[in-house]
Amino acid sequence: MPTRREAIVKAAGDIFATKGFMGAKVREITDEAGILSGSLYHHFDSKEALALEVVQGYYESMLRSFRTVAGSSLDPGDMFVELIRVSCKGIAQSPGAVGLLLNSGHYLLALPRFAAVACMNDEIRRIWIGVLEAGRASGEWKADLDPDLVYRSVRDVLAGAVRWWSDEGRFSIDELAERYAEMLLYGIGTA
Amino acid sequence: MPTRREAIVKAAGDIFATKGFMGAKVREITDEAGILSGSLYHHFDSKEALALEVVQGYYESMLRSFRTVAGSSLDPGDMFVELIRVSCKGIAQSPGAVGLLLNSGHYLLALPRFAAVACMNDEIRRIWIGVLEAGRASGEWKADLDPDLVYRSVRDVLAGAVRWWSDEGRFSIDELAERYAEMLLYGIGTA
Amino acid sequence: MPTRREAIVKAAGDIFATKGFMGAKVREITDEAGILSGSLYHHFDSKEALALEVVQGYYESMLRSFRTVAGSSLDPGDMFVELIRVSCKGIAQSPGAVGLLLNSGHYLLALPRFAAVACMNDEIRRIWIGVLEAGRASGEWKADLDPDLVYRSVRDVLAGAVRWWSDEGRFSIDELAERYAEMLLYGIGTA
Amino acid sequence: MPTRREAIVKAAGDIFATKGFMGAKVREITDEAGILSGSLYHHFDSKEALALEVVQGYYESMLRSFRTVAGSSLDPGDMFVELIRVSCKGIAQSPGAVGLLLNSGHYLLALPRFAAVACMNDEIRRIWIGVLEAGRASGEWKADLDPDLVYRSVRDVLAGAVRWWSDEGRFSIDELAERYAEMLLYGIGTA
DNA sequence: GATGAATGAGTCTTCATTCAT
DNA sequence: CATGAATGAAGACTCATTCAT
Repeated sequence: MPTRREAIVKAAGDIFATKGFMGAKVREITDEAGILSGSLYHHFDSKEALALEVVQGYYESMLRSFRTVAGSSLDPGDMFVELIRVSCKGIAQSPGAVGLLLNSGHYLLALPRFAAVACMNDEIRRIWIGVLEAGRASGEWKADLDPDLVYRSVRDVLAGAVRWWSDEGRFSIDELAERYAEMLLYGIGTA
Repeated sequence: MPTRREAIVKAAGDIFATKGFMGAKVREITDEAGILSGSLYHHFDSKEALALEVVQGYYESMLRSFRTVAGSSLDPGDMFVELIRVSCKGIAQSPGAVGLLLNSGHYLLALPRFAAVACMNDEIRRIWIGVLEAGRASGEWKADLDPDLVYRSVRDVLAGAVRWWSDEGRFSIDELAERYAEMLLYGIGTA
Repeated sequence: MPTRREAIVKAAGDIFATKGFMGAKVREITDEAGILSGSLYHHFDSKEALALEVVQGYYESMLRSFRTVAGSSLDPGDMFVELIRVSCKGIAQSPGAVGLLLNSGHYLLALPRFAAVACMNDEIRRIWIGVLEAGRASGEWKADLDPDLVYRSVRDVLAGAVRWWSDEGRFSIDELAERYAEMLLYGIGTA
Repeated sequence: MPTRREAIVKAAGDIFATKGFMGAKVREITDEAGILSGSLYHHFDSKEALALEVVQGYYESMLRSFRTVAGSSLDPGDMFVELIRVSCKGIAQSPGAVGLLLNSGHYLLALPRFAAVACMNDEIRRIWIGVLEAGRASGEWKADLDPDLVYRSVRDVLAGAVRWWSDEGRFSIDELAERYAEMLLYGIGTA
């Protein structure tokens, strides 16, 4: 039985992901959550604070997983796959957060209130970059691989999945992760 | 010498791409364009119409190029590379449109006014899918390649470049296209 | 040991005096009083009723004193001094009420609920006016003295003291009364 | 023919003076000014900015007059009378500003936006205090005169007049100034 | 075409008050 | 009596759009 607060965060995630931070009206969110608009402010300071809550939990969980993976003794290739798997799990678990970040991340992460989140975002980026550099250094991957370019690509491909992936679709989230990993590691060619 | 109308569209593209459709205020756009807010409405019906103009030109140009490529006698592999090249050129030429679509495409393409654009978007999608299916059928690419999945990935990777690519950065737009093509075709691995 | 109710009235007086009736939030008052906002309504009907309580006790006490003075056999000069002394005592004893009346009296005394208070206010005014007229009639004071003008001046001067007078300042409340009396009776000149 | 902006400031002064800063609703002000509520924001940033405009003009004018008087070669007694006259003129000319300061000055002068006004307020205070000290030093006034106490009293008496004085009442503004001056210099007694 | 004051519906937010526990 | 989540009316402010000049 979810608490009222959790119900609000859930509703907010759904609406935010669909309509963006600015496009989402607090009335819509509270309607979805089954409360009146004023009641929102018992639980959250502002619409911004609500968005923060939506996003923060996701980032904390994601960062925990990323640190675990980064701290393991896997080789770069397996680590890369594992990061993809973890990222996909995040999409399945927090589609609202990922959707919101996808359409409004640029705006939100610049807000003072989101400084800590921006920090976590950066640590996650550094972990990706670290793995990519390690794989390049070990000769496992191409010498001219551009870690920054690849990081951005991976991030955008994975996040984009939130727009269409569903529990009931063709792929389980783990299958999706596997396909993405294969595509990114080996490309679409048969060569 | 750009016309006044073109100056407005340019300004709108820049602001829309940065702040999103809803986050962009028409006052900001007209300030950037060097006119007063009221004057905008001598050139465009509404903010929506302005966004449409920003996006429509991009899609028309893109679709022309896509049709040309699709109508050529290239084999799927070369066609794939060519589509990437054309897409990257679009980013370089219409960063405003691509940025706007990236953050507000979901909202805009659902508007009645954007029906024709949604149509073009779909034709572009079908061209991508067609190429991917052809490459799979010809055995050039993996048999289990999922055209839809790959199409979304390619689209998201390419569009994401608009957030950071610049004329003065490390890559020319053609180098960028080449790198993306290599990454998507062969992956990051050395295998 | 003050009752809970008295603690609330005390807190309300402090906050009302500082922030005005409208500027004071009931949450602030209940915080100050050490209860939760809902609990206030076990003791008072409404914020207005609370303000009434703050002000009413002050007026009743003030009116009792004024009637005693007015009913005494003092001559107008001594009576005038006595009214000032009594008024200053009121400031020392009920700074909350005086402060509230100073910034929100205009608003509050017009409320139906405050009719009785407005009545007492008027009786106090009539006592002041009576004394002033008596002093003028007896020749003790200037023949062209305007009772209404002087009443307002005295009232405003005395009430203003609540903004700065403190038990621990330069003046005891009785010294303050004496100085005010001297100033109002004889002015600041040496003549 | 007053500009629209002036009409708004005038309306705001009236409403603010009557209902206080917090009690005044911007809808009331704009109704009074004959515009719709949104139009206010073409002319002023916020309700606060509007209050600032109401008050600032008054203070600037008052300070100009005060400096002129303080810079003249009048002796303290005449200067004192002149300051009263000037203050009363201010009431007649800017009743809105004085009324607003009377009920909400405490709140407003603490706002960052009002820092310059608080500054002017302080300079005016110092001019009053300077005159009072000069008169005390010259022996014209009582040796135990407390400049601060008298300043506050004068200020409160004069400001209070805004609640009742009217052009069509018993006193012209100059007569009022004269009466106040006489009362404050010589008191109400005949002695 | 350009202007910019005016519009007014719509948004987020506040806060006195209620009431089930 | 106390709690504090919930209410909902009302407030300040925004902003795309209009239109007389």
